[in-house]
Amino acid sequence: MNPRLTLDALEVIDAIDRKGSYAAAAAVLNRVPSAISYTVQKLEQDLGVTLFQKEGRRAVLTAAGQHLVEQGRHLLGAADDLALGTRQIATGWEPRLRIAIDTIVPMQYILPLVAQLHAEQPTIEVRLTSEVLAGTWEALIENRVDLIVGGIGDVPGHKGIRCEPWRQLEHVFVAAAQHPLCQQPQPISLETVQQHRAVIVSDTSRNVSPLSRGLLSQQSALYVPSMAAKIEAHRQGLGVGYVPREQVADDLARGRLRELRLTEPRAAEPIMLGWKIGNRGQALKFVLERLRTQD
Amino acid sequence: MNPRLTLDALEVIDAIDRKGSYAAAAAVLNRVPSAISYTVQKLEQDLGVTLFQKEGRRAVLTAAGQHLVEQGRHLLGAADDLALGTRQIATGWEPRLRIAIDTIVPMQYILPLVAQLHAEQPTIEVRLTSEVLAGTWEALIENRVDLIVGGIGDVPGHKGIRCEPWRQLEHVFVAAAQHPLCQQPQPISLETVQQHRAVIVSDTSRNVSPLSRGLLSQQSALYVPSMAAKIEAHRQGLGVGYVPREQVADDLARGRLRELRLTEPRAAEPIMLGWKIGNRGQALKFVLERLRTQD
DNA sequence: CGTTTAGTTCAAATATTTTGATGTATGAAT
DNA sequence: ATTCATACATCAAAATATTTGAACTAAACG
Repeated sequence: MNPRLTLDALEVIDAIDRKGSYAAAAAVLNRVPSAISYTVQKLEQDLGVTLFQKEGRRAVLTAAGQHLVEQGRHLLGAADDLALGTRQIATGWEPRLRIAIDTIVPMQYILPLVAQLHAEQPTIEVRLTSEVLAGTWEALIENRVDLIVGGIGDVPGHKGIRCEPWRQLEHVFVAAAQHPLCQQPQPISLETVQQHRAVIVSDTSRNVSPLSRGLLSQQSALYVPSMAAKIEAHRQGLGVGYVPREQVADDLARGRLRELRLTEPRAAEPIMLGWKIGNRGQALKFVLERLRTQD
Repeated sequence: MNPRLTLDALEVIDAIDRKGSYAAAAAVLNRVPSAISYTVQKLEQDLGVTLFQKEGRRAVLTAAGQHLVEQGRHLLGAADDLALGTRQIATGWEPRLRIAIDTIVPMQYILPLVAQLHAEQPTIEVRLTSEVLAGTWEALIENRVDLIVGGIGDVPGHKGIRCEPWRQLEHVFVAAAQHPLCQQPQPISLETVQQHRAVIVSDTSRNVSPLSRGLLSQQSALYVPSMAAKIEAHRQGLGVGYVPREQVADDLARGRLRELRLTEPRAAEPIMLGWKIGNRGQALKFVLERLRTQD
């Protein structure tokens, strides 16, 4: 076999770079360190290029090595996509479905559908991730997911995305039972609300313009990373704000949180399903059909 | 090692598709047919996809297999480019220099420079190809070559190409000694020339608009594939036309071809060197410097 | 019907990769 | 300064992967 680049060697170099050492790369690749050393030396010999230099007892990438690992990641990604696309053509069923779910959507809407999908096609890999606000759209635009559930707000200006309204999600405005806002006569004016700290879930988007919900002009805010964290912050009286009714039903029933009526309550708005138009996968179709028809 | 796509397997599938059979692929890859069979079966197992089906005694690609081979070619090309780019970064000397030479330029202008380049960097692979007229520019635009020598006519509208005049190449108008045009008093008018067949070298471009030289309006023509073929056609009295003086010096000296003076001779024009601006290769620089300064 | 060709199977041979033991060198802790 | 831990290199042995060559079945051709 003529000496050349191999994808396996690229994967080894990639692991060394990510993990910082041959030993750590060996661990994640389930090999012994001398297998890593052998693979690097063989690739250096085949290419006729030095990829690593010793600095003390550690190996550090040369400029050529850095180029190889950076561009090699694209090659590895393309190879994975090629394998994936080939399997998709062969079966009609894509071997992987990645779903981003906005944190306002309870997982129990999704998990039963995943179970049904696995009953139908046991080998499909399903990957669920949580995103917040614009983070869902961004994940779709950047091809990190195949489907988003719970997209909110206007679709970013991007062709090739299909979206449709899925559900109206009801929110309630809450505060802890011992929060001073609970002593106010209801309905409570926005001026009064504005004097108390809001609890806001940080948007997970990195490139799409961040969205936010629930923050009034000039109002102080506490930012938290997730809906679970937000609810907990409310329980502890750290602030006020809107949360999905379903997710605090138990807290409301027990009196831990109080639902407050405002003079200008926020209107319910639909949350969306979104996916790429070009995606013809059977698994996507399967899940979409069931999302549309479920109670 | 986890099962996955390998570049070697893609190369095998590619060879089967190009050559039409396992046996033929085996021949070009210097392997025995059962090694090909083994590689295909292993890839099918690793991907979990059928790539070939039997039709009679031949194997034919499935739809998934066709997708794999077509997209796989891109991957193989990208892997070669990655290896090349890595070597270039490591040495500054690109490992390969591809030069397209218009057929009006004698090879002896180029070959001594190649010898000097190989003296300086023995491992560099030099690839010389002949193109005609717009074919040289097209080869450069399409990244099939790194340097063109003998580009003629206006540079096609393309950014990123650097060109500079190299030489004035003198042409002479010739006919075979026994051609009837040689009986005419000189200088010969264009009307008289027009009554005789021209010999034209076909342009090698496929996408750039074809150029042509030497054909008068309403004049009949014989098209030939190369300058050598054109000169031979002239020797055999099949037509008249311009040829580079250097390439027919011997024919003129021996009286086999006659130089004819016209009332409106074609002006000498510069022939060009051309290359991509972004090309920073040391080998390209080496050759360009010597082309500029040679006699 | 005989011959040629394509691909498959399989045991043996060859090549490649991995492991495990041992080594050198470097950095951290005492 | 010494000891210990860690990183990578070396190398023989073992394991795995790939290739070869012989023999086979099946299909196409003359």
